[in-house]
Amino acid sequence: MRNQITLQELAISLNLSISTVSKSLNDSPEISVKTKSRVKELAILKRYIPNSMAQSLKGKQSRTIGVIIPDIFNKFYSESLHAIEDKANMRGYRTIICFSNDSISKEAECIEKLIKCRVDGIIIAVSKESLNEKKREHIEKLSAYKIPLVIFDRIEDEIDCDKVGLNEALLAEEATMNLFNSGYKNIAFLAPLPFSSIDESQQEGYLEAIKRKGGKKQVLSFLSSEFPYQKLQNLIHSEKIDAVIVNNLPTAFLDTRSDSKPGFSIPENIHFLSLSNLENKEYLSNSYNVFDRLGTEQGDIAVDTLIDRIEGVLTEEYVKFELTAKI
Amino acid sequence: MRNQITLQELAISLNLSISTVSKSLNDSPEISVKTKSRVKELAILKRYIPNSMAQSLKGKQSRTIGVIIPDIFNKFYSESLHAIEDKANMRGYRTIICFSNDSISKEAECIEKLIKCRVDGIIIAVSKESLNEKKREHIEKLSAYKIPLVIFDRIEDEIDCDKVGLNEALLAEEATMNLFNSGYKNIAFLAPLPFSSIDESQQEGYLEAIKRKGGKKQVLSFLSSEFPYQKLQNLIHSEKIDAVIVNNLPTAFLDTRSDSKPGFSIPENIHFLSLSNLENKEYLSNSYNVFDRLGTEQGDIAVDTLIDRIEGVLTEEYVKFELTAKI
DNA sequence: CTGAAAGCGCTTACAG
DNA sequence: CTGAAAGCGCTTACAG
Repeated sequence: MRNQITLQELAISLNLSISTVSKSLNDSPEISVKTKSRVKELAILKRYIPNSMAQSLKGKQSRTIGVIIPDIFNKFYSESLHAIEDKANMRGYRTIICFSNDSISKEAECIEKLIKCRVDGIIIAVSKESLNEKKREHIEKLSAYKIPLVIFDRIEDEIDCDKVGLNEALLAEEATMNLFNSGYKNIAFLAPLPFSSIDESQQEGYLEAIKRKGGKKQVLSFLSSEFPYQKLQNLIHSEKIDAVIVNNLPTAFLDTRSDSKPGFSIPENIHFLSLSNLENKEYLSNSYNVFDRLGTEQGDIAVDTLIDRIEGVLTEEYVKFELTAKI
Repeated sequence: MRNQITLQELAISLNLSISTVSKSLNDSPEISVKTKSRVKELAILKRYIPNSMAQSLKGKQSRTIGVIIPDIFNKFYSESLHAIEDKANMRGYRTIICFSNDSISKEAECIEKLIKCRVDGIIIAVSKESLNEKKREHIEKLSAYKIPLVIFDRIEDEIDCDKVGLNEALLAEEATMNLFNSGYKNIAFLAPLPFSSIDESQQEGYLEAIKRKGGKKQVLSFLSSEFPYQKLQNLIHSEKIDAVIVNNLPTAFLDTRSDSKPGFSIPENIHFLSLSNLENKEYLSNSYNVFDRLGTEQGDIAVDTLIDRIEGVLTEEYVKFELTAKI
C-alpha cells in the first residue's frame, strides 16, 4: 500500500552501498562530489523523503518538542502556540501539539503520548483540574525520564522545572490600584483556584494594594467547579462592592453557561475586571479585560528555555521568568 | 542523558528474552499467565513506556494522521481541530497538527514534515494562497506516496481525493434569498478567491437567487491581497447597493488592518453579510454572520472518511460530502 | 511456553 | 573515496 522510497532502493538503482547513499544525502565530505550529485539527483527524481522515525531511532535526539495546551479556543493559547511553533521551527525542532482540555486524565494521556514519541522536551500550561486538585504526579514523572520540562503561564511553584509566566502579584496589585484610582471603593477579589500559586500571588498583590489604599479586604475563594453565585450576590449587597477582580482563569464565567443556570448576572453598576485576555468577551458583558498575558512573549521564552536546556547550555539551576504584563 | 527503559533492560532484569517480554506486554496468548504478570509488574514498576518510533518502524502503520490547518486563530478551525482530535483518538489514531498560516511555502513544509513522519493519512484545509495561485502540486504529490488525503472546508474540485465541505452554492443562494426577503434590493457579492471552486459555487448560488428574484447581478472579484476599496465604494454609490455578501474567507477584512489603511468603512446603512463564522467579529462592525460552517461535523466526517480510507473499507471511488449549513 | 533471528530504515564508526 | 557491519528499540514468523 505505502509507496515510500528507501535508501536501499536508491542504492540498488545507483549500484552503490546504502552507506554511500546515506552519506551523500547528508553531504558528508567523505564522498566525492560526483557521487554526491548522482545520488542527490536520483533522490529528487524519485522524490525520496527520509523516514524521520528511523533517523531518530538511530540518533539519540528526535529534535521534537511536545506542547500541551489546556484550551484550544482561548486566544491567549493560540498566540502562544503560534509563537512556539515559529520559534521551535527556527531553531530546528518540530513540535507535537496536544490538548488537555483542562482535564487531568487527558493531560496525563498527552504526557504519555509525548514520552512514547520520545520528544526531547515538553512545554506545558498546566490544566485547571491539576491545579485545583493539586495533582502533579503525572507531570512530575517526566523527571524520572529526564525529559526537560518548561511550564508556562500557569506557574506552579511546587513543580521543579524551568518556568515562564507573569508576575501575578504585580498584575493584581496594579489592577487593584487602577480601580482605586478610578474611584472604586470596595473591591472584591475572586479566587477560583485556591490551591494554586497563581491565586496565591494574585491575592498577595491584591492585598498589598488594599493595604496601601486602606480598603477592606474581600476575598471569595472557591473551586471553579462550584461557582458561589449566592455568596457573591450576598457579598456584593452586604458590603456594597462596586468592583470585582477575577483571576486569570475565566472558568467561573464559562461555567455559568454549561451550568444551564440562566447566566450569572452581575448588577449593572458593578465594575468587573478580568486579569486575562479572554476570547469570549461575550460572556462577560459587564467587564472589560485590559491585561495582555503576553502569549507571544511567553511562547518565545518557553521555547528558548526548553531548547537551551535540551542542548545543555543552561546551568543546573532552574530558571524562572516572570514577565510584567502591560495594561 | 535520556533515561528511557527498553525492552532489553526489562528482559535482562527478568532473565527472559526480549521476545518474551515483548509478547507479554502485548498480551500474546503464547505466553503463560504467570510470566505475563511478572513482566507487566516490572514494566509498571520501572515505568516502561514503549518507543513508538521503533514500533511503527517495525509495523507498517504509524497510526498517526496529519492535520493541516491554515489559521490557528479562527474559531472554525479550532472547532474542527477539536473534533478531529477527539474522533481520531477514539478510533485509535494519534494526530500531528501543523499550521500553514495560509501560505503555500509553509503548507509545503507541513506536507513534507508529515511525510517524513510517515503519517498514515492527511486532513487538510487548503491555504488561501494555494487557492488563489492555483498551486496544487505540493498537495497532489501526496498521491505519488499513496498517502490518503481528505480535504475539508475549502473544497477544491481539481484535487483528486476525498472531500468534505459545505454546499457553497446552496449557502450563497439562501443567504441571498434571505436578504431579498428582508427587503434588500441591490445585493452585491464579493469574491476574493476568483480562481477557487468555492467562489465559483457561491457565485452560482448567488446568481440563482438573483435570477429568481429578478435582481441585478453585482459581482466584485479580486485577489484577497488587493482589496478594491475604491471599486467597492464606487459600486455601492453608483448602484445603490444596500447589502453585501462576502464569501467564506474573511481575508479582505482582516487585510484592511494589516494594510494600515484607516480601516475600510462601509456606510452604516449597508447590510453586510459574511458566509462564515469568523472569530473576529470586531473587524466587521457593520456585519453579522449567521452561518455556522459546521466545524465539528466537518471534522468528524473528515476523520471517519480518512480512517476508513486508510483501513481500506472504502471503495475506490472518492467520496465528497457536501453539508448544508444552517442559518 | 520460551527464545534466536531477521528485519523495519536509517547512521556511523571502522576497514579497505 | 566506497562499503560491510553493527545497532537504534521494537515485532513477528519460526524453531525448539
